[in-house]
Amino acid sequence: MPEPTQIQPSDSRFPYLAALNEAQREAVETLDGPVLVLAGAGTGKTRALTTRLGHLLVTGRATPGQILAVTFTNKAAREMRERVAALLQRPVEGWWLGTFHATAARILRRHAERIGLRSDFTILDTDDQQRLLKQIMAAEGIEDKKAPVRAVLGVIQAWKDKGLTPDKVPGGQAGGLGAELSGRRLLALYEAYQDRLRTLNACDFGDLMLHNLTLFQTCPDILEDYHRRFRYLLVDEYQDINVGQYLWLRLLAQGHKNICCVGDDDQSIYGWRGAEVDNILRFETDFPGAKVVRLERNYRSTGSILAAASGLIAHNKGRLGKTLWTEGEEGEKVRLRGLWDGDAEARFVGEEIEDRQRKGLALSEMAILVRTGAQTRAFEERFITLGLPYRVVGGARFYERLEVRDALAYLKLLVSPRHDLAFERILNKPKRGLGDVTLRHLHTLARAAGISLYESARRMVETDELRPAARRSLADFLANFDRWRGLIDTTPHPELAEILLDESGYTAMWQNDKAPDAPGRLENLKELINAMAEFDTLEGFLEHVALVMELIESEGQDMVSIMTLHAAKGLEFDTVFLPGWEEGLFPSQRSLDESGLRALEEERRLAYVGLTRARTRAIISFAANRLMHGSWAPAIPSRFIDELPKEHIEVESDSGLYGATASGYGFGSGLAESMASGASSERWSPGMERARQRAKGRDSFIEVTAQVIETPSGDGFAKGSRVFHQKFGYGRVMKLEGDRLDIEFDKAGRKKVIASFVQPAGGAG
DNA sequence: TCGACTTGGATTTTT
DNA sequence: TCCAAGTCGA
Repeated sequence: MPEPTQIQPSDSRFPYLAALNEAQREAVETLDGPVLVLAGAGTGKTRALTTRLGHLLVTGRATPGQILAVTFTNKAAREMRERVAALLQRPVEGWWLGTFHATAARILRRHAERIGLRSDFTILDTDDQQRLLKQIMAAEGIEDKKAPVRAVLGVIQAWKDKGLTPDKVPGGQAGGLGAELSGRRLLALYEAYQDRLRTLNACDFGDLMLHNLTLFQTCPDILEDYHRRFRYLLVDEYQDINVGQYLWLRLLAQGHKNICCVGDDDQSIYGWRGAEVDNILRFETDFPGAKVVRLERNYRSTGSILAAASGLIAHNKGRLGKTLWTEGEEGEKVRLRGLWDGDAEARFVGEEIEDRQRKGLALSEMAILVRTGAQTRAFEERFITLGLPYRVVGGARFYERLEVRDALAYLKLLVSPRHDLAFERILNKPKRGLGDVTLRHLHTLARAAGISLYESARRMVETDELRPAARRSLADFLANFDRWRGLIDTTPHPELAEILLDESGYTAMWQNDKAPDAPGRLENLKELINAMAEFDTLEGFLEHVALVMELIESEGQDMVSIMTLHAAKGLEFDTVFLPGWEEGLFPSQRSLDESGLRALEEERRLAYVGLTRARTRAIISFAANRLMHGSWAPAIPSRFIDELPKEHIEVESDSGLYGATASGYGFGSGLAESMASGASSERWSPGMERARQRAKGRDSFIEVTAQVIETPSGDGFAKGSRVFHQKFGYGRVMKLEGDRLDIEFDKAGRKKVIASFVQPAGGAG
């Protein structure tokens, strides 16, 4: 359905258009009104997007200042900036290109006073949030055991993601957290938390969007100003936006209505973080007259990989639907390999990688994509043995490391003495004899006088309320900060940071630490100081850290990448390994328990994302036994394996581990058959026997899976063993009464249940 | 206030 | 199993 184009490809003013296919050109040239670009994996989304931006500028439709482009990651923003500059062969200045959060923060700083903040508000990270909420909950007398801080914060965050300020949380939505914490109580905590943030002149990530919404809703003049300003809106990864972000965009788009959203409903994998696929599914109703452009021609993967991925994702309902195609080669079939256990899997992947490497493929062209972070370990250990260079992408991020956070707290307190959370963090780091008791005194005074902890410390040293030793130590602490503050204007900030860490004794603390990771921590501190040099001011650096939280990694050596499927979105590799395709692990049982079918579809999308990362080769594997939480559990191949179109899959037999059966791949039964035939009988386990019995005579392991969930009899449970129940959660078996179990549940209390309704927690063994 | 010990918990995490 | 956070005694 090619639309008449406005400009001929040969038009010499727009040479870049010639590089686009029909659909991409449509995405670029449909400038007026709402546009949804459905961009399948590997269909040249970024190219279309950046060309569109360039085109807006070249045609003179907009000046840079009239364009607002939002992304989710800094990386995406950076890439867009660079690629537009490359297209136009000059850097673009003065446009609004950034992440949702950075853009929201920028807007908020300009109008902070309109919603009761000062423009120098600080942005709290997760750690700060938790500590703050913990204090509030402690003050409310809520025990951490009954309602973990993390869970409460989760509820609050979910409200914020939906764009709900405390006054807007509908009664029905305030569901309680277990029996311990009623919805009303939770809401009160939310209110208290927001109050406290305001007193601290601070925002958490959710607030950046939330306050923007409030701002636009309560100050029409400001909203109108942005309507005038932004003629063209562009949104990347639209499938991942949450309700708050959606409302924010809608308010902004009311102006010129030129909003272009790019996304792929099949790659929506952040539902658990508040992203709503519905936003993309509803686009045409939300924005009447919207034009939908589908990018379906794939430039990345072979025909086989594409077919496998498409066949899999076709099992999802609730899709907008796309048919990816390629003019490229059919290529090798997607390989599927069953192995005995996780170690065998790691060995197999290691061998495959070495083999590829010998054939001349760079290590950086290979990746292992796992479902959970814990899965990386087996591969790491194997690669260390092999001497194979690897990098774990994601992991603990630089700015989240404890020593880095401590150092940052010093800097934050230097810049903003009212930053109570920073104050608390470093008051006794290194140990200065200023512990809980002192801190409690300071808190009392601060609350009574309505001042910051820093200010209350200043007053406290003038009194004799504290023990002389503590008083002296606190006075030193303050004197140090006064001195350092005097250096701000005269000392380059990296140097200042160094002085701070040395003179406070923080560096010495790690130097004297005999722990094996201490030297690494000192390295990190050095790296932090180096990173500061790239910023003009200390404040600029701290803002960067709050919002960006990343350190641009130097490329360096040729290495294999190991990362989670989530972290792999947007990347591509020649060869991709997809290990751990087992029921319970992938799809994750926990997700399924929590969100049922919705989660299953999201897990399936995750599998789709994984497969479509591969250009020429994808290798799926699963193990028959998996070590989980320290005990061996028999595993059954993922249902996703059964959903792959067989004609594009090459099944590899591993020492007779499984055999073909009437339908499906029959791994469930086949696997068990081989166990029974004694191929590996010395490694037989009771768990396997149970799996075997259930699997016997079944053609498809999907049925097998269903059986596993309802463990048939109570004889598998011992007194004291940990179990899981669909409704009551985790618990411990206290007593055996025939086929009934007396279980003390962690959350739900003591109950008698029929054994077939519970399953062993963390695997049988 | 601080170290040794126990205990329980353990997805995914763009900002 | 393995790690972090909480508990307890000095």
